[in-house]
Amino acid sequence: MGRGKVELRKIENKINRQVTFSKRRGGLVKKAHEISVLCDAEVALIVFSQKGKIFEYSSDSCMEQILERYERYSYAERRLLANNSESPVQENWSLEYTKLKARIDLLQRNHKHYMGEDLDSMSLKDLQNLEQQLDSALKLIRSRKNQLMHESISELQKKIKEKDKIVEQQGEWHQQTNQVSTSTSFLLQPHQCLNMGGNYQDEAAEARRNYELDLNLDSLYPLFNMNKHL
Amino acid sequence: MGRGKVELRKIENKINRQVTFSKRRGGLVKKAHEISVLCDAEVALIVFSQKGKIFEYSSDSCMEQILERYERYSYAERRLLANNSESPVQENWSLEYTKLKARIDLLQRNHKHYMGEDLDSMSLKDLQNLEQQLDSALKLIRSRKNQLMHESISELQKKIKEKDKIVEQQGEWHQQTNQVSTSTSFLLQPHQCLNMGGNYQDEAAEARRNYELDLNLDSLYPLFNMNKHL
DNA sequence: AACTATTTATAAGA
DNA sequence: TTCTTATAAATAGTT
Repeated sequence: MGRGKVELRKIENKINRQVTFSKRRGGLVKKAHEISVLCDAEVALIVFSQKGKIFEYSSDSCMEQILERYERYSYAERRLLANNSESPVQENWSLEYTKLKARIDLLQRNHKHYMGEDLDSMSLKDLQNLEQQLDSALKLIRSRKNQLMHESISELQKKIKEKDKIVEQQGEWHQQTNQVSTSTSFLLQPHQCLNMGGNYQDEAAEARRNYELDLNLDSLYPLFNMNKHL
Repeated sequence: MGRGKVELRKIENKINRQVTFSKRRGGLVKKAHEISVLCDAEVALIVFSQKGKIFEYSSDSCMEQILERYERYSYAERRLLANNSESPVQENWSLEYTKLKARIDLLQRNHKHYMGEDLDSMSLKDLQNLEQQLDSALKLIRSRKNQLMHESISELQKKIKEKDKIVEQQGEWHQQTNQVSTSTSFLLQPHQCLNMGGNYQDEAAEARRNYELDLNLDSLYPLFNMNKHL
């Protein structure tokens, strides 16, 4: 790709080689990145220049993770090669290490399912279990969220009432020359908009209730931002 | 480079992605080889496909050598942190071991949140993010579940129709001495009870719809158990 | 560091 | 998968 076709052998001119190295290194990294994004692949690229300078690229997960994953793949054969040379202590370490690796793999695979990814490998029964688990987790999370919001609202209302009091006092000082409206009545009382959870007989009704509850709470968000300025 | 310009983001079409992966992988390895020869560089390239298949390239010296060289460079700084009490070999293992342990801890803590546990440590914002994540995961899971069920139902209906045909033939042989009811009309048609997903304007409506959809599907479960006995 | 004539890679289609 | 081909992208040599 360029003004002339280039033979596949070491570029003898030193300057030229350095320039080509720099250009092609950039191109290589770019292509490595592209394939990782386009094809959702994990890529690790390590380049040592002739002078020993190191360059590296790794997609999303860090280089170490990819290399570890690589090691796991080539682990079997390397263990065969290094069979008797290792001490018992090292073997134990290596065993523990492998076990931990396996555990991480499991956790990661599991987590993907909790993100709704990699579902193709799951059976109908697995999917149902997962759905139920997520559904109840979601209820807990919403309940906790609502609790936090409830606390925030109460806090807010307390502050506003304090303000009311101060303004009232000022009003008295000014002998009612100005009428200042600082009522808090426009705020919903917590028990009016928040449901702190409970056991419903009708699951569908609960689902709707939860959902509508969230819409109500979302509409209250401006109140929380106000909090910072009070 | 090709018939059309391509955006730098994951190719959604699976077949397309696989083809592109295969092509670009070849190109990447070729370029890695070229730079290694032209510029006398040492190159290591590791690629994991989305499905976890591994591909590697390494110039002249073998992969292990290059990775060792890499480790020497990147571990230099970490070695400074390690104390001198342990033997160098064990030090590495112990370091790796500790790192893995930390990673497992992180994954487990994270997973607890996805189970709706340990929510006290989370902020309102964290909770909202988590809620949103779980909500969309749940949608994906339900969509996949519905797809599987849809396939199962179709399969079932096909089988039942076959049975009908056989029984009909038997009825002819017996010259209508017995009236056997084997109609499949009590079964819902897939399109009557399953919604395969889509974009709704009204999120609340979608939530209710999803929920009621599930109730409908749950009532069809006995049909799937029948499947084994047919 | 730019520029650009060419070569090379590859997306889409068969 | 593999081949073809139009087009995008990379880059060799030049300024």
